[in-house]
Amino acid sequence: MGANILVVDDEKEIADLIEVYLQNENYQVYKFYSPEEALHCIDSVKLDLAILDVMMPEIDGFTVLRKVRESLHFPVIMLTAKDEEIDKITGLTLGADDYITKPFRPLELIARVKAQLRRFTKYNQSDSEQHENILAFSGLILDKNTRKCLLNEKPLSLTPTEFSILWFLSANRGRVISSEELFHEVWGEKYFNSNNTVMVHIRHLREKMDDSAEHPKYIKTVWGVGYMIEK
Amino acid sequence: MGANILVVDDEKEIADLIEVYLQNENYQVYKFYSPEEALHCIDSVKLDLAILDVMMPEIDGFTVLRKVRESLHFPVIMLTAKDEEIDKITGLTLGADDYITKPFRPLELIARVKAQLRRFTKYNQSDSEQHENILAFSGLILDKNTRKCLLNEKPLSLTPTEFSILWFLSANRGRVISSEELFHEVWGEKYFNSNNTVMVHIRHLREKMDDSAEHPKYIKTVWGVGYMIEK
DNA sequence: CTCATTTCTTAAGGTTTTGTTAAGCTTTTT
DNA sequence: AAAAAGCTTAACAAAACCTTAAGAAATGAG
Repeated sequence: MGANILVVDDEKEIADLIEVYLQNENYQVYKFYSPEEALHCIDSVKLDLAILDVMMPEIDGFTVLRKVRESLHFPVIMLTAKDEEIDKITGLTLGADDYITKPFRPLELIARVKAQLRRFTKYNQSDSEQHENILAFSGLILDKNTRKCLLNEKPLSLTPTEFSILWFLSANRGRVISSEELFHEVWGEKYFNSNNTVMVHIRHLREKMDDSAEHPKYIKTVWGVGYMIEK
Repeated sequence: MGANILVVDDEKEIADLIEVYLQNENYQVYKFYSPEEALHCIDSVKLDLAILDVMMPEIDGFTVLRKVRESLHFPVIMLTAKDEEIDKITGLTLGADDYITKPFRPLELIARVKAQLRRFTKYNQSDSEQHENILAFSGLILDKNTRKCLLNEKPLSLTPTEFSILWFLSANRGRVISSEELFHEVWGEKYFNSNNTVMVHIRHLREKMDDSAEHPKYIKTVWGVGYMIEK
């Protein structure tokens, strides 16, 4: 089952955001808005990884890190503001296994989390975990490990962005995904309405998949809402 | 109760000689005069040890060794002619647990066999652990203990960094590894995007492995994601 | 310790691949 | 019919990657 992950950040929106993304990956999240609360949790739950914000009032993430290091040993990822001075960052993140500067792309954080867990457990991905990286339906096979795509036994050569889009639509098929959500997922940035980038990528995908907007076999347009792959 | 031992040598007299001595010690001997036949045996019998001649027509003992290392983990003793060049020997015997030069005294071979079996059964755990330090696939053999590398029976002289990179890619083959993850793994530091050092090492590796970016036999570039060795 | 050798990193220039923009077009909705 | 949303296309911009070489750093021998 999913690993236990501690998340501590006084910026509630960020902590919540991280929680959502981690839960989406089936991790068990222990979220706290203050280090004090977090310190209790460390003792009572068997954690597998921690994500800590560096700067927090009173006790900072660094204190939590130290506490963690005094007793238990599991990977720690630190979050730092982008405008911190470089040497300060290197100091603060000393002893952490990795760090990410805010603002960050949620998917990047997830990738780092997985990398750390992989490194820590040292063993290869379990079968169930490996299978989470493979989607197959309606003649389409997507492999997140190799980032390969097969359509009716024939390989489709997708660009990184195309793969990300198709993966997300596939993983959420049966649900309409707005361009905005898609953009947010793949690019991790704010969506600008003047931007028809998503549309162009969808177009390219359809072309490669021998799909069409008029009679979609895979990616269906839902007017005024977004795109969907039927379940 | 005797262990199952595979013997492969195209010099029949020698194979027969070995067989006699081993049977005299109550070992169950599976003797073959050609590697082809032997390859079948490997799959169908649970072997405890193998004695392989290095030089054999068509498929050589090395191919058998590779096959063995790809799947099962048990001690392998290689036989080499005395007049082989020294560096060739060290290269050829890489990945083997022991080697003996011909001509040899039968009792010495028996002694070695016993030593290997003792080591393997007595320190089963540590031994299988030791074999976790050997990777073999597609003509490539990597030994983390000696940090030596063999490509199609020929030794590759890799620098420490190169070996680390190749090892990590090999240990995770079938999965795309980003430059970032690679850097983190090998250097253990934060990755800076302005840094193309990973790329240069990949380039050197490819050159030594007679591999190319355009038509990769081993290290494949996955655009926008990273590098991968196919499984 | 010094010198020679090996190994690593950096930087620059070039190539290929991928992403974005914008404009004109079509379909759907009001 | 007009407006809004979506489609298509192609040119341009940007990102990612490759190659090479030279200097820096580390290593090892004497």
